[in-house]
Amino acid sequence: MSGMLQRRGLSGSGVSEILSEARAPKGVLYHHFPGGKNQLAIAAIEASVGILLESLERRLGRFDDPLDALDDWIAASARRLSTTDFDLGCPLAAVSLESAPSDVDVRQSLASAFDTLRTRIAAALTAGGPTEGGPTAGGPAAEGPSSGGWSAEDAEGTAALIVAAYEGGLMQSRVAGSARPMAAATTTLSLLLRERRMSRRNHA
Amino acid sequence: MSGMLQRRGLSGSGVSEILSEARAPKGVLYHHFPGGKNQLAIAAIEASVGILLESLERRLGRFDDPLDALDDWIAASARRLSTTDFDLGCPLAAVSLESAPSDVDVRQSLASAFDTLRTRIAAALTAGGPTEGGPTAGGPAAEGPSSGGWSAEDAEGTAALIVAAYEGGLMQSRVAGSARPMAAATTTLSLLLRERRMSRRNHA
DNA sequence: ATCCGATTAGACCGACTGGTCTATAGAATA
DNA sequence: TATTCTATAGACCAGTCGGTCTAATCGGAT
Repeated sequence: MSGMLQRRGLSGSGVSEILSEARAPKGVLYHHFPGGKNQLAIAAIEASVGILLESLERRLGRFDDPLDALDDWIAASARRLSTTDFDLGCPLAAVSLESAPSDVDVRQSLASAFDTLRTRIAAALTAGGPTEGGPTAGGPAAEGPSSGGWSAEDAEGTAALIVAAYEGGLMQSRVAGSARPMAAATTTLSLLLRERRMSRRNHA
Repeated sequence: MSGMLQRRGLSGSGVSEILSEARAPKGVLYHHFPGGKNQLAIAAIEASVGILLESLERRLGRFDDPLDALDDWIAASARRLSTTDFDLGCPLAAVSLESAPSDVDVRQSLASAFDTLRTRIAAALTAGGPTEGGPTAGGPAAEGPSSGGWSAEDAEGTAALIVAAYEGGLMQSRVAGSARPMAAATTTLSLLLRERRMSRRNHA
């Protein structure tokens, strides 16, 4: 039932439209989601972040290098955008930008969705790597790599950057009707991250 | 008249709302913009990209290093977001994500808006630098720095990444109600770009 | 078979949407 | 000052919005 909610934004696709697409009458919705549209949006957000996380997790298991996993993860979204005539972007992004500061619970849900994503990515960066590093001991004080090549604070920033590049790239490609902007942004990011890791390895 | 249009999205803020905020009656709008809401949106997009470009241009003139200019440019947007209680994001982003593929002219306008931004940034990257390089002669064939430390193709990717990080970071901070995600993403990006430039300079 | 609570179905509602229309105010020309 | 053409003003419209309400239907317990 909540599958097609992840397609586009909140105010963009009206309740009636969503319902008709789901072949469900109004009554059902307001029985299961007494909170109305906002509660529905929150459910959709949580479902979306669940799917996003699961697909990321799968790739983290499949690849040795978390950067490879992230590349593949992002590439999959880009592919999905292309194959749907540049219609299906990120459901989180769509709802995010049409949310008002007064929609406290929706924003709360979005904030924790992004936080979950960033946290998972950061964990993957600090923990993993193409060749396993030493034990993780020190706090986020030093700048040196703790295990996977990223200190805790570096990983936080990098994770935020990855999510931002993902969302921002998707957005540019969506309106451009071309995969190019997103590909340019994300491959450049991937390259930068790999270059840095290599240079850190050589120096430290 | 178009000043307040740049605030938020298209469907998010209705025509009547916009008009009442502008203290203008319906007639005025449909006299000046016979195309209705979409034409208004396009005008707002063009005005927005104009403002964005101008503020970037100002900073490119003020700073020697384009990376410094970009940092300051992005920081200004982050400040604007914070000082408006996380209400004012990027007008381009808001309209972008609620645009359907069928809104051809709106998307066209958005696409060229982002393209203009990316092109200007790429130009700044290839042309400028903290210490002026040699003359710009070679095509985008070689990978080596042409003048500012970026080849043409590198600059394209980097520009797309910068715009993506800007938009994606702004989005995350907006819903989080905190400047932190955007700051983390953009400072990490800035660091990465500076590191790479340095290492390129040392190697080449 | 009968009942009963939970779920489904969709008609219905007021509010508001984007957009059109006529009437008026204002500036420019004569 | 009279005239004309443009820009302003806002009433008005059909359509749609998100949301509520009652009638029908379903499955399980008796």
